[in-house]
Amino acid sequence: MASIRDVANKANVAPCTVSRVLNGTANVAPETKQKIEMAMKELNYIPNELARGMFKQRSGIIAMLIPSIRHPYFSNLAHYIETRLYENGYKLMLCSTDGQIEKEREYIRILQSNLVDGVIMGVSDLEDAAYLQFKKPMIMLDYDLKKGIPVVVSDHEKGGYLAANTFISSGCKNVIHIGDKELSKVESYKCHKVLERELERADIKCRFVEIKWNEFDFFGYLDIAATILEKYPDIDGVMAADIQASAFLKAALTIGKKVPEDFAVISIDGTYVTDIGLMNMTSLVQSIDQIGDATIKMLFNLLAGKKIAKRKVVIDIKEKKGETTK
Amino acid sequence: MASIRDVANKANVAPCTVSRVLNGTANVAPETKQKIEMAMKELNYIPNELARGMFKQRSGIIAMLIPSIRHPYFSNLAHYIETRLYENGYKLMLCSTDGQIEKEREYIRILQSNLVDGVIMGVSDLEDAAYLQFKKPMIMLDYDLKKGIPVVVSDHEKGGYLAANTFISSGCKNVIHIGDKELSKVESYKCHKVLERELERADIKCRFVEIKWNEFDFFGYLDIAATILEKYPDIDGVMAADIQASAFLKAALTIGKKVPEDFAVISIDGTYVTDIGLMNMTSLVQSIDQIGDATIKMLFNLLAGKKIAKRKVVIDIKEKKGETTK
DNA sequence: ACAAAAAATGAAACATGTTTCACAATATCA
DNA sequence: TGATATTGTGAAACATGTTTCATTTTTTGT
Repeated sequence: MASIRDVANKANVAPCTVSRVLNGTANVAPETKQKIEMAMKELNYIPNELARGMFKQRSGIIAMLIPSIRHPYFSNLAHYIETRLYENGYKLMLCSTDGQIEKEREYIRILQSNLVDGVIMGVSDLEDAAYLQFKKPMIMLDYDLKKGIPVVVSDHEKGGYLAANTFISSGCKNVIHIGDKELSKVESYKCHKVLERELERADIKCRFVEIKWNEFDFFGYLDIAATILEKYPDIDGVMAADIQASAFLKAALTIGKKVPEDFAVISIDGTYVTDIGLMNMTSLVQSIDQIGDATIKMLFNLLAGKKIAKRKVVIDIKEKKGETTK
Repeated sequence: MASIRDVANKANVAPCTVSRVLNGTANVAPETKQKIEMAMKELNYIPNELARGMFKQRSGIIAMLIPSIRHPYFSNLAHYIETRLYENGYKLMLCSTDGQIEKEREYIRILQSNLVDGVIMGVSDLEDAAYLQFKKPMIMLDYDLKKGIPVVVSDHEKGGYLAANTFISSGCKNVIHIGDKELSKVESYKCHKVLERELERADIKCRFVEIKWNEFDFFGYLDIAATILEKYPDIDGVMAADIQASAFLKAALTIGKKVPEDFAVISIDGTYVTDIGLMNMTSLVQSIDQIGDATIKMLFNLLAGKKIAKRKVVIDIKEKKGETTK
């Protein structure tokens, strides 16, 4: 593999001159430049990005830590982020934790070692200190550490209001909210708090059920949904993330419930899977584009060494009315 | 950021001794070792992976080029691959081309520059020369260059037979196959060739329609499906990738076709989206695990400098019977 | 035509971790 | 006890590209 010194030798110049041609960092006489370009072509020279990065202290790689790329929400978000990174000359390293705390910790360790220039944290199972000691630009998604780390969150409180209204207008009396973390720093839990309060005010029962998944498995969700429906036969409304909501919808229809008459379903995220089925699901739509855009902008500000104006950016949530609620 | 020299100074040893402790490459006296470990801890030293990689000519990163991570087939595959890479100390760089030839070309250029140790090519829109000149370990998926580049393919011919049988037993007379490339090097096109031949033998019409997508958009697919169903009202069977198949299923039901009586649907891939809807779709299931496993094994062999036994690995396809065929 | 400014280029140092080679200090063996 | 083997360690070189600083050559201005 040809190095810059090989090119320099072939062109009879010093390596630094080749570097200058490569980067356009200084004037080079036209003939010299031509000689060097010939040499580069002949040797099929490709600069070594590792060496370049070592000097510049920059790899051009951004890591994204997420629970699993299989979840359509994260695959959509990763797609958006990758596109934007690419446009700006960055590459995406994808790290799934699969709900394994140790994997998350290990990835954070790896990422410290100058291999990436920044991190987008779409997962947050560690103790706060693990994030605070991280020395590179980092944006957190939906987890507000309140200690200086920038965060992009959806307006889950609004989501709670929207959902409450819809459950009320659907005539529900006994609603269940499937979530994965009962923790005030996890922004999405706020959705539950609002939902609960608003439903209580309307004399509607609202229960939170935490499901920890470390396996993405639709039939697994279907089983869980069926079990829950059996255990709580009075439930007439459910709110859950897209796939889980699909599982509940399917499970409810399977045991003969009428949707939305006997049973209302609101899905959280509103990715394409809520359109794919035969029944369009009512969804609290998180705008992937807006979340991604805010994330990218904050990240690039940090990378450029700028201070960011607002540590916390809140993205609007909209309700997409479907056929699973009234 | 502390370097190995800082640690060496603090511990009063030479940098190389620190390196030896770090890598266990040579004996170090216990007291020396302890001194060094203390110094590392105090300075919060983390080795610079870029520098390390430069020396070793190895970044520990594998890139995966795919059309789009939004497609469930690729997000599932990427998930599997990432898991296996992680277990073996590698990281995944994810590159979506979004059907843009230039983006694919540019990524290949970037990946040459020592930033990655190998590439998994799940996309193949360039001229063959672009792949042949690639100087790093590369595994191609479903595209057989026949010139020495290792490839993992599903047994699309078997898929063609299975589908043909199912269309025949469903009583179809006029079948359409939605694909994205009419090219003999694209293995999945073989599925069509077999399907066509087998259906012809049974006196059934079979048409191939190429749909180039560079936007992943379910409603876009739905429009296309509706248009096609309008243009060819006699169609009574369709085979397409999961999402497109879902779109056809939905479009057909929307215009009042009975499934599977009037209209049969076979989806290709059989990811979870074929289970999520209210109707389980009949699918030709590509085994993500087997494809991923074969890919990883071949890749690691190449990375280890071993010659691989079989340049082309064919993975079985199975039919998952659903409610969209008879 | 001469001073001053500008342009072109190279030598050397640097970024950081690793390895080779040499040397000294012990340990082992006959 | 002397000879040989083993162990521990450092100096220096290396991997590759970039930058600073100095030097030479050319251009500009008067």
